Amino acid sequence: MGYNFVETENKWQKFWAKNKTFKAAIDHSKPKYYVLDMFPYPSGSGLHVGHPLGYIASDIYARYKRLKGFNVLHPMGFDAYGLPAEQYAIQTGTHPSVTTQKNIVRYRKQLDKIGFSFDWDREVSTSDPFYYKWTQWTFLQLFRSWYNNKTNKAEPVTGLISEFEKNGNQNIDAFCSFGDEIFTASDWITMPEKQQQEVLINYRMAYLSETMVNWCPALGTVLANDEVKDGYSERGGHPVEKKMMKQWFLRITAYSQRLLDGLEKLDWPESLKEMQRNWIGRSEGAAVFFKTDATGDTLEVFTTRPDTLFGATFMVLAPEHELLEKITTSGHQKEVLDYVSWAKNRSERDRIADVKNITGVFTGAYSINPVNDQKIPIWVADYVLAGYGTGAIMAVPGHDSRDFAFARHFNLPILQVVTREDEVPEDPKHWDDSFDAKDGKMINSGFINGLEVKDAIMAITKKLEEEGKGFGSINYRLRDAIFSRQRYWGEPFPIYYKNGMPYPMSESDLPLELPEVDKYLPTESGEPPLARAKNWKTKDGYSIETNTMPGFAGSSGYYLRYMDPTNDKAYFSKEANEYWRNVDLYIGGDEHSVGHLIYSRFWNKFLYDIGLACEGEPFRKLINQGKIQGRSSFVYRIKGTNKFVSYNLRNSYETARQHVDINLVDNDVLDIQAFRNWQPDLADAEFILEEGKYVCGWEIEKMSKSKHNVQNPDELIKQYGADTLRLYEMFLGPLEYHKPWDTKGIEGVFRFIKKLWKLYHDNQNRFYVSDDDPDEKELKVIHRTIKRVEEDINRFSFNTVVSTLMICVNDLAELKCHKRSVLETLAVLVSSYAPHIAEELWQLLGHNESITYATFPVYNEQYLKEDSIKYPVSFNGKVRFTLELPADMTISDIEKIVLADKQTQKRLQGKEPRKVIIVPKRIINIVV
RNA sequence: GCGGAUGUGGCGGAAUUGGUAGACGCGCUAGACUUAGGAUCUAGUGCCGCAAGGCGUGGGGGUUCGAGUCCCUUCAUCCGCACCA
Repeated sequence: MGYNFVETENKWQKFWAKNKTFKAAIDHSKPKYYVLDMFPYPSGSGLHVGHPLGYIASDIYARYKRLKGFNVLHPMGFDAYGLPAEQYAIQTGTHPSVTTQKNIVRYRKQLDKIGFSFDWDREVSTSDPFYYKWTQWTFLQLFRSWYNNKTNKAEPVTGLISEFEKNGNQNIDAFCSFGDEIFTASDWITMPEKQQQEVLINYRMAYLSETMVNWCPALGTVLANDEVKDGYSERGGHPVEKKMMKQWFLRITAYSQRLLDGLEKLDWPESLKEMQRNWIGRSEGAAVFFKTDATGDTLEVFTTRPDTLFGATFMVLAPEHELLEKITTSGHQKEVLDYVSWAKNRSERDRIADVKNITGVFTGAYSINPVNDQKIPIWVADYVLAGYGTGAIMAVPGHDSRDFAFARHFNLPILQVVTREDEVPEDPKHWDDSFDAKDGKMINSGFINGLEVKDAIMAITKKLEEEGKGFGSINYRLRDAIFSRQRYWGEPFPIYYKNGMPYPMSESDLPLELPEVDKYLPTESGEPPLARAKNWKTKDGYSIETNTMPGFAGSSGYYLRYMDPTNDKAYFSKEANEYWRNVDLYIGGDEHSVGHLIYSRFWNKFLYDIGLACEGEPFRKLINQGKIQGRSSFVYRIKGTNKFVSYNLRNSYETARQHVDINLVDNDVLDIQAFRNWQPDLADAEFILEEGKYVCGWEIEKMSKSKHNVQNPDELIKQYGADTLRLYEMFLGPLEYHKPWDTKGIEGVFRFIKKLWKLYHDNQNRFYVSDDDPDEKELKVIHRTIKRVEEDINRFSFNTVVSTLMICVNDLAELKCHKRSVLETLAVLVSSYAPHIAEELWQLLGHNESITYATFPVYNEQYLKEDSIKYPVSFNGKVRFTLELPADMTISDIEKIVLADKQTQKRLQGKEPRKVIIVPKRIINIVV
């Protein structure tokens, strides 16, 4: 019989591995192209058809670029640290590295079967000490760096120290978690070492700080917000409490503006860039100082609307605000304390669900509005967030809807200070809502009366600055990244403690390998698992940090390591970095839109600052591949029986819908015998059929084991081959779309592969090509195909390439074309999509080299010329008939012929056309 | 609530700058060859209609000789953020 895909695919996969066909090496004679996939976490359940979608697309593009003469870097590796392996270790005692290694081997096998052109010599694995040495190394550089606002980059702390020794910190403008304490050189020099370290840690790019975390005592660990449901852990359902804890942070906020600006030049989906912009959350406004009436403290607020300062009728502090306790008057102490403890104990969920519920308490204190010396009351309310801005606001109820609601609820004064064009100001008492829009003129606002909002903002900011009562300010929502986890399975920190202060270990001590522990659980006293390790101390006996790094540590710089993965002297060589530079095409899921993609950009910018990375952005073009959804099948059990009713009859009964394994269903018809064998309790199941069949219902859902709708690639490859799988995954639709998996459609692509094979063979399946020159029709078919394939690949429209290739094969089959030159071209066009069959055909055509490094054909416009055009003739825009005319006919000749045509005459019925529009080579439209 | 995306046959989707809507494939219908087929081949297949013809890209409106494509408006679904000062 025809094409033997099993044998052929095996043969070429072996060939590629043996000959290292896809090995990439620096070659200055060729332009480079770096194609990267987001590397996978090797989970225990292996790959399903959704996982390789992006890898197939990137592989096609990588292979295409090789054909176009590029030196392509296309590596793959494993994001090998992760919770599931640790969880499994806790349950079974199996070391996570054992589990992870096993899963990696399985993944590798599955990936190899799909025929990817990865350079496996560059494989990295984040949990491999040879790799994580550089993750730890980068952390050390972060620890030893500070952010200089004057040069707008990260610099070595050593430079900072010598400046302290000379001039103290008065000339330093740093991005730091330090107040405005000024010290002199002699202050610095006389400081005890411990105190110096306490000062320095506030400047470091990697620093320790207290923060409120979700602490789960039962699990002995800190949980992310999404791991907490209703105040209980999602896993295990243990109670979770808020707790202050020391954590490592990375000073990503120093890069807020650069991370924002960098987006402009990136070829990323607009929606993704927008998500990052929102995440960074830049807002322009002003910081304004309010002095408290009684205690004289300064309360700093951030506002985007300094123009409305005259309309500020009260202030609100977050329950966590540090001055709250101090300013609260004795008469209000109890009330405020009660409110604060209530607010602090509210779970995340309560706060979100309770949006409509307005709460707050008066502190008894007053502050002075800096522009008009008005005394305004200070309240505490949890609608003001501690983590945003300064945790305090000036409330302008006339022009902010939340302040408005609050003022209404507590009967606080509302003052209008902005008025719309043509509006007669009326007492805000009668308003239904505040007027938040940023257009209009100022009223009731002293020296800025009559100004437009925009001008008023500038004027008042200037005045505040002159009088030292505030300054123009930009605020970001982005927060520093918490970088420590109380887990076992992660990179250890190369940090030890002396006198309670953290010190960096030396580079020569790296990698600091994960120690063995007796159990993968926290200690009885709630310390992280690493505290169980014996002798977790430096040579000098100092204890080593017991936290480990989070998942994003290892994935933040892996694309750089791929450039030079075997280097044991450096993260990567300058030569490799300057050749490969950054990723030209990055493909992965949109679940990493704000996490991985923002941390990576930060990591890269830091390495750029310290002179390591030569590009400011890691990923030039990015595509989010869509998810492949499952298509679940359902049967309908009549309640309380073991009887199942077919889909269209189900409404006559009380039924319960249940998932059925998609392997038992063909074209929505249930295989009743297989169903009975599926589970023991179904052995005696009865059925109510329609037209002799049991028809199943279906729905598009997430692909998951529990829904019995998982499609495994291995089975499909066994049945149809990898080439067919690759083509079909692309044929499913645009790469970016979410689309349901439908196994039925794969048959069409399988037929295409068989038809392709037949073009190169006679009826007896003997290889057959002729050396005759192709005729005009054959040339037209193949050149049209070259053109379309190239255009579509260049706009990453992988699905339309498949249909173009199908059309080409159909056309050539109809022409009974066996001409060598045409078929050689076709093999190259097909090779990036279906590499195995293409290699085989290429070899049959007499080539000894792999088709990988063939040359992508160039189409010749001359063969595409049409002698005549079939013009659609429309009347008032509706097409009525077509008319075949010579391609080079002039407009006036076309008009004459069209108007003389019998069918036109019939349509016009003797009337004169109002207008005749002729678009050469496109359309004729007659307006009647 | 804010931000983003998507709506085209029974299904996945095509239509690159406004120019024959539904390419390609699945499914379906009929037929051929077969002992048989879930193999292969041929023809058909947007909807309504016997036909002539009419209607069709979520709905409504507009610009245009001509709109899936441009503008306004509205609805639905999905995703992200969610008291952000």
